[in-house]
Amino acid sequence: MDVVFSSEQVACMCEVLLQAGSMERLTSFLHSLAPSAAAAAPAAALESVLKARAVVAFHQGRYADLYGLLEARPFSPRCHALLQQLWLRAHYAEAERQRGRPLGAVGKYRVRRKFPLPATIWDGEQTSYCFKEKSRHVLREWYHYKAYPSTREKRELASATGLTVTQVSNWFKNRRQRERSASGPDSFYTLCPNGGLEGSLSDV
DNA sequence: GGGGATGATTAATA
DNA sequence: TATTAATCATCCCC
Repeated sequence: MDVVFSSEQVACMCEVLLQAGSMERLTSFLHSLAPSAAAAAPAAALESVLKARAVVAFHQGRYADLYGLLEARPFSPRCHALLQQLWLRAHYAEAERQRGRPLGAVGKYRVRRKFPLPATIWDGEQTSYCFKEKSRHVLREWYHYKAYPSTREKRELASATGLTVTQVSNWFKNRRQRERSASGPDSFYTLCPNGGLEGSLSDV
């Protein structure tokens, strides 16, 4: 006789099998579900099923299905990291198959540029290099105010920017290093009288 | 905890 | 696609 699961139980099974990495069991479990069963489930439960379907599609190399699943509806931020990995790894795999050789760092970078993450698995925040533009703005403003923040200030900056204290320290260190190498003995700034650089350095 | 050198990645441009 | 510049990370030294 058939076993009937509630949508929460189905979601829970998906999560457990995903955690365990048992692809075969996950595949057959998903296969056993009626195609429409998940549709009526609460959003949170539906998300677990869709995530599981995406992982299975990836492992089976059904990349078109994977892309369709990822683009079909927005996912909550807690699964973004995993789904982004699937998106990128699938595109890398396709590019490698097409080229017949593994991609290097630059090749992967080009793939990322060519196939940007869909808004459904991304928070939409603009990033530049690794940091978000908003964080970089906060750090730049602070640097104008003070190039050597204290430990406590670094902690505050870290929580304000969502970065780690080490990243904040590295950022200031790199910024100072660039500033020094850019401003040789004949630099514009050393020649500039009264240090009137650029507008008000205001607040913070 | 900072400086200097340098590696790795990202971004722009030829 | 290759090259170059910008950015972030890491190592070593002080």
